[in-house]
Amino acid sequence: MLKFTLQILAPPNHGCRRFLSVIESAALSQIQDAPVSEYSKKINLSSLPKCKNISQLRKLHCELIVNGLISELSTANKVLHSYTLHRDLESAYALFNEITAKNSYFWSAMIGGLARAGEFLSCCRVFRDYVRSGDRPDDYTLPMVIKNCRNFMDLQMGRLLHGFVYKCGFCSYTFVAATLVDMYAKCKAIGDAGKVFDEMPKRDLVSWTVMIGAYTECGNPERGLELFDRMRERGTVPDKIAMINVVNASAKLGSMHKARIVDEYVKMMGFSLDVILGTALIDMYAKCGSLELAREKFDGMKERNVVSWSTMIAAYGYHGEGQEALDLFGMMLGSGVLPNSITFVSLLHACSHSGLVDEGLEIFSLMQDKYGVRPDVKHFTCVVDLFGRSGKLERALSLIEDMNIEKDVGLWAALIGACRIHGDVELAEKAATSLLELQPQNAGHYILLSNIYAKAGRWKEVAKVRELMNHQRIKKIPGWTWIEVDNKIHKFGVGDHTHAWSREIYEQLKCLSERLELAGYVPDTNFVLHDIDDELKLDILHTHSEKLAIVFGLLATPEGTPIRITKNLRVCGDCHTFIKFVSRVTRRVLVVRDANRFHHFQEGACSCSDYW
DNA sequence: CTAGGCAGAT
Repeated sequence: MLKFTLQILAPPNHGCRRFLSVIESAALSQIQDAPVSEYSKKINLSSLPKCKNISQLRKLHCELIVNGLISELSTANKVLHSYTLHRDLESAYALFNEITAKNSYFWSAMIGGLARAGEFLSCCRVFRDYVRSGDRPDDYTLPMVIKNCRNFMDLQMGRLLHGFVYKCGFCSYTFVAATLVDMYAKCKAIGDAGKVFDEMPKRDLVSWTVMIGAYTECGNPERGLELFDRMRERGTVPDKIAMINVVNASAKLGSMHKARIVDEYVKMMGFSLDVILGTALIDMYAKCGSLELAREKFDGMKERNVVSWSTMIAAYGYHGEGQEALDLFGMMLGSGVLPNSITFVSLLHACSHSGLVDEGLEIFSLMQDKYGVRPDVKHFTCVVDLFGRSGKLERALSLIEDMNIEKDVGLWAALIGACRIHGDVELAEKAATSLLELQPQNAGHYILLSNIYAKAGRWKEVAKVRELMNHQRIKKIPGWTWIEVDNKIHKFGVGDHTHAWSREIYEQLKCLSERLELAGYVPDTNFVLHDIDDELKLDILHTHSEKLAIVFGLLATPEGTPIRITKNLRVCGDCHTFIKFVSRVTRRVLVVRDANRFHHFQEGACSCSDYW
């Protein structure tokens, strides 16, 4: 028996040599002498995936080989599945190559295992071999390969698979289509995601859920929430995972009204607040502007993990409550939950957003010395930001020069941001060179550099940057601003005339601008790169989406209530100045959510250190 | 045996 087994294993599969010693010990064990039929009863294969350790699993595998049971495909399949669950891919491959008469279950187990293990290329290769073998992949295998593409955001491979799915007539299969929708969403191809979803003959809860998530992922949470309503109208009852997607959509939208409705709905449905749903709700309230409600959810949770703590810490951070964030970190340590890399990013960001330079540097060293978290580029970015804002530009630069991690866009952007604040043109040029090398198509970088030149009065260079942009046909992406008034979201674009109150808004804006100028506000025309005269420049400046939204807020909300607006692109310097003056002249409180950072304006002052 | 769930930088 032993000899026979060794012969089976003899073909050149590198994983097999490993088994030899184990096989020998298995062969020597008492079980080996028992008759096959009796032995097979002794092995409870359903417990296979639960095998505690890999050596136990290997031993079992060997016993199966020794007793000639491994050629049974369903048995081999279970062993293969277990190997992939234990991430022992070498053994999995060895077994996989051993079995020549593979069925679709067997192929699926290998493909699914590789996808789960994050082996993108291997997974694709095995799938290719599956197709080449002449067998037709079924509706069980396809979701796994498609998910593999999702995990690696490989849109090209994903489209290829979609074509295959189409040719095989699997598009109408709910599992296959749902995975395609999810894959397209993660690759930011919302058009394709929607097309697949629309063409589904039958939609179950998961299909609706992935489509809601798809809209959120691709920057249209409002549509995701609409879809949720449509789903319920059609009689599909959401579960907890669906609700988590809805909560996320609501967080991204930033509407407090929606946030409350969603929260009420979760309560009404009686979903228990587990760590994930609870954390999602904390995040939602924080991003909709209420630290208090976020904290209430946080305090009400029975169990908190590192994500829950990090979420709450980050929330204090982007609301400009750096000290609160640090205090909460202390509580987290006290509760015995260990911080991870993301916790420290949140903490460092909280410090730079609140101007806590020394505290931030302390966290940065504590992170490495006490918690063994290796700083990645994002941690460095926060520290560059910390140095940069406090005017320590040389230290920021030397930190960048000394780090031996690949530098990314965000890092250079932090440095150039600091240069802007402190007017360091030379260093800005250096940062911009790296920035434009990495992202030559991003209009924001050119505008940033141009602003710095303009601030220093270097008009020749301003023109050069403009020329460069024209030459490469780079256009500024228009920004949008949202404002919630009377439980409704109003959206404004640059020079927007589509709003019902447009006439009033522009009239009021004109009056207001005059009042602001009397109060000392000087419009900052520098950012306007178009080759146009000053009057037109001023015209464009006055129609910034932020300004339109703010004026609408002034007109439509009673005095005494804060005006809350949300911006999808960074608020520019001119608008920042504008908002400051508005808060002084009108004595209103303005809360601006700017790419998930909150700025409170009151009496002509901004709560945080984000602008000059 | 297959699909959907929480946090971070400019």
